[in-house]
Amino acid sequence: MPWPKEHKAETRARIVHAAAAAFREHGLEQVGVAEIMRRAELTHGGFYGHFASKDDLVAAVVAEAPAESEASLAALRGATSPGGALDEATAYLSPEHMAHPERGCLFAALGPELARGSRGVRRPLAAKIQQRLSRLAASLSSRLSPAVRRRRAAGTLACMVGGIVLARGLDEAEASAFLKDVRAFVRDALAEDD
Amino acid sequence: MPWPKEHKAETRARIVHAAAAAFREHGLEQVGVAEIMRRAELTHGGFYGHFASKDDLVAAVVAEAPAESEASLAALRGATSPGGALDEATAYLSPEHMAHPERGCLFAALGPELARGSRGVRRPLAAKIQQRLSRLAASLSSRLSPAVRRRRAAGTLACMVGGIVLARGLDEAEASAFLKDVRAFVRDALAEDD
DNA sequence: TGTACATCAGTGAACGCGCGTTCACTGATGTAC
DNA sequence: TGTACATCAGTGAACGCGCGTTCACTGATGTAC
Repeated sequence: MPWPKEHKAETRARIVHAAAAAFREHGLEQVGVAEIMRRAELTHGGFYGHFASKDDLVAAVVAEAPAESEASLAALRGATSPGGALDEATAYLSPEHMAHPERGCLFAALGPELARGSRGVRRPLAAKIQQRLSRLAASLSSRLSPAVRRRRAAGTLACMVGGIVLARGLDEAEASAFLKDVRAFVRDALAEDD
Repeated sequence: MPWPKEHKAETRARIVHAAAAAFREHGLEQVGVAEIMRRAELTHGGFYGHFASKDDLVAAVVAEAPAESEASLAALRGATSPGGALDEATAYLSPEHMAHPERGCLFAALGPELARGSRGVRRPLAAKIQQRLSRLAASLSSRLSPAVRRRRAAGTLACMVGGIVLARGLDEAEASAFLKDVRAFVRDALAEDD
């Protein structure tokens, strides 16, 4: 092998990382292959040595970006270990997350676009959403029944994603009041009978 | 005036209607001016007699489509007068709405794309979201304080939008179980202390 | 240890296509006489 | 009442541009001798 073992995998990871940020900031269609490669400090021709198509890259972003954004949201929470569902929702529904789609949640930044995508994109998308639901459910009190935990995880994740999507559509002042209301709503919903 | 008074306004409305459906089904960037005009049974050249640009049309869609989709969701509820917030959320979080973005909620279908749009798009977007929040708050029990109503409207709308966005990213079987959970979550959250 | 070689990651020019937009034109209509 | 005209909504060919993708090539590297 004429190149260091890990070289190609590292370059690929750099492309996925650059694409994940650019897509979340500007949308899938607004960011071209050339722009992504420029951000990864490469030239556009090399792209097809790593991916079969732009769609193939989008599928890779869906499979790999959520881990990054969860780490970024955990940092915002100031935590290294997974926190409770309420802590997660509170950090997620923050003005910081609203203002920074490029390092935030993929579903809130690109959900509808990804849902309209090819099977290759939808398959990892469904898997990542289910994974997120399972983890949220697991972070709820073990005194609750599995059915209640599943229900609360579903409702909480819906509030999180919808809260950020809507906040990004509002003016800044309106948005922070709105986010505060959604945080309080989730707090109340998770507190009852607990 | 060589043409009937209402003629041009009617044609314009036909274009906005066709665009609203096509955009919600396939996304803003996936639908061209030519395709929209074809759906409105016109040729693409005539477009610029009605709109200054494609962006201008998107702004018109944001200003005018929500009224249509609210009517369509009210029909799903089987109601002519505005129902309670819980009835609205229940109809919104239905498999039918999930399966039909083209006649459903604009925010759930295009929220992130619109939020990334020009000022001309964002201005009506923020106004329509606030309008939706006000109406939801108004449909809650008058025994609740205005602050609580605002909070519950915010949380409920977040659940609605996030619920549909996420459901559209799941497989069909997973999605209907997920929507059922979100409906139950909203029911519980709106029921307490009421 | 030093050198020639094979490998393959990355380069950059070029392609074909579809898009948003423009514009000279057509023809259906209400109005003036 | 009938006809010539002015208006303007809609037509369709054409434009320039940026995109995803291809491909012949370059050159940095590990290996064989």
